[in-house]
Amino acid sequence: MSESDTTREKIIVAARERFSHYGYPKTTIAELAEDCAMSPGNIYRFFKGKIDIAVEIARREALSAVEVIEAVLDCPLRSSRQRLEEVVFADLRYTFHLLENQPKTLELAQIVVSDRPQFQIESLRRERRVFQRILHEGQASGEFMVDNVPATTIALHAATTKYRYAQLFTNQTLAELERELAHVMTVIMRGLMPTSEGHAVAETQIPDETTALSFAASAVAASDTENRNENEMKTGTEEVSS
Amino acid sequence: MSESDTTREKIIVAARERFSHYGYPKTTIAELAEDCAMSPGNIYRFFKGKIDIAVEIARREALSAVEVIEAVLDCPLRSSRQRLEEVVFADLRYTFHLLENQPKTLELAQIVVSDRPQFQIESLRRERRVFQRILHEGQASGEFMVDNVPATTIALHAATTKYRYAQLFTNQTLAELERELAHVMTVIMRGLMPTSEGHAVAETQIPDETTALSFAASAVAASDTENRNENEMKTGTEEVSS
DNA sequence: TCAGTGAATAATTTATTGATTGTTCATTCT
DNA sequence: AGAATGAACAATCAATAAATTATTCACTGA
Repeated sequence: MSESDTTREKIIVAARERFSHYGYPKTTIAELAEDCAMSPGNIYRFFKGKIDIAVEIARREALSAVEVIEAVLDCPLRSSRQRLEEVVFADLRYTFHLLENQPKTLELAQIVVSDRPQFQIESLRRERRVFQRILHEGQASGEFMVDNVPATTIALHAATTKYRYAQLFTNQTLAELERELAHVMTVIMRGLMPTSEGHAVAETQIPDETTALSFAASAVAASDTENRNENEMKTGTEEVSS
Repeated sequence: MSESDTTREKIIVAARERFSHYGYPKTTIAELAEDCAMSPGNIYRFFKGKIDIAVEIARREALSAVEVIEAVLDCPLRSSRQRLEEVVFADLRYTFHLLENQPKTLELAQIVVSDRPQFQIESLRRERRVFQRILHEGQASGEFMVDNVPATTIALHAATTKYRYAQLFTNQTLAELERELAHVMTVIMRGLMPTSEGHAVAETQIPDETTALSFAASAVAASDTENRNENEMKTGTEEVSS
C-alpha cells in the first residue's frame, strides 16, 4: 500500500515536470514510464488513463490555490472586511501570475475541465467556502449586515468572476485590474456593511502584496511538503447551496 | 455613391444570410458574388477582405444590441434603480437567447474579436455608456449616492461580467442565472443607495420579461428597417474614462 | 499472489497531397 | 472615365496515408 503510493507519486512528479515543460499533449506515456524506470503498461496499474494523471495534478493545484487563499483566514488581527478584500485580491494576483508564468497550467486546466466539467464546479465551490466563512464571521461580529449569507456568498463570488484568471476576459494589466477591483469592492462593501448614520463606508484600498501573502506563502510551503493526504479538509461551515 | 451603397448593402444582406445559416468559414466569396449576381472580384471594391464583411455585420449586431438595452432608458415612469436592474437583466436575457438560438452569431463574434481585439473593447465601452447615463441620472436625482460616477460605472459593469454571454462561463440555466443576478444586484444596490436610517434597501426582484423589453423590442424593430446610417449615435453623457 | 513487462492493437496525431478558396490585376464593358 | 469581369496566383482547407501514441493483456519473475 505505502509502496504503491510512492510509485504513484513518482509518476505524478514525472508528469508534472513534463506537463509543465512540454505540455500535456506532447508528453507520452512511454516518456513518463521511462522517467520512472518502468514499462508503459505499469502506469495503468496506478491511473485509469493519461487524462487521470492530469486530473490528479490539477486537483492538487486547485487545492493548493485554495490553501493560499485560506491562509488569509489564519492571519490574525484583521477585520472581516480586510479579510474579504485580501482574499479577493489574492485570488486576482495568484491566478494572474499563474497564467503569466505557467501558461501550461492553464492548458492543463482547460483539458481537464473539457473532459470533466464537474472539476470546475467543485473548484469554484471550494473557493466559495472561503468567502462564506468570512461572511459568516463578519455577520456574527456585527461587522456585516447580510440577511442571506449563502445567497450573498454566491453573489460576491459571481461579482468577482472577472478577477479570476482575468487574462481570459481582458488584456488589461495587473495594475489596472487592481484599481478596478478596488472600485468593485468599494461598492460591494457599502452593500454589505451597516452604515452608522452620517459617515459613509470608506473606499477600498488596494492591499499590499506582501502583507497577507508572505504569511500565506510560508504557511503553504510548510504544509506542502508534509501532510499530503487524499482526504478533503474539514470545512467548518455549512455548504453553499447549489 | 448612393448606387454603390445599395450594392454594398446587397453584399451584407447576402453575407448575413449565409453566415447565419452555414457559418463564416463555410461561406465563400464566390457564393456571395453569385447571390449578388456579380463576380468575386467585384466584392473587393466594397470590402477590403472577407473578414471585413464579418466585421461590418458584427458591428451592426453590437449596435442593435445596445439599442435594445438603451430602449429601457426611454421607458417612462421608472426609478434609476429599476432602470439599472432592467438594463442588466435585459443584457443577461438578450445575450443568453442570442447564444441559444443563433450559435453562428457567437462564432462570428469570436472570429471578429480574435482578428480585431479593438472591436470587443469598443462594444464594451458602448455598453458602459448606458450604465453611466443611468448612474448619472440617479446621482442627480439623489436616488444614488456615488462619489465617483465613472469609476463606479466600470465597477458595475465588471461585477456583472458573468451575466453577459453567460454560457461562456457556466452551464447554469437562465432561471438560475436570473436568481443569482438578483442577489448580485441586491448587494450592489445597497452599495449605491443612501440608507435612510432604520429601513434597509429592499432586495432586487427579478423583473418581468415583458415589461420593458416588449417596449424595447418594438422600438428597435422600428428603427431597424429605417434609419440605418453609418454614424455613431450621439452619446449625451461624457465618456467613461479608460 | 502480486508488481511489473512489452508486444499487439486501437485510437489519435501528424505529414502529405490535391482541391478549394481568398485575393489581385490586366482586361473588357458601358 | 468608372464599373465590372474572370483568369491567375497564393493561401488555406480537406482527405488520405503514414507514423505515433494510448491502452490492453497474456505473460514473467519475485
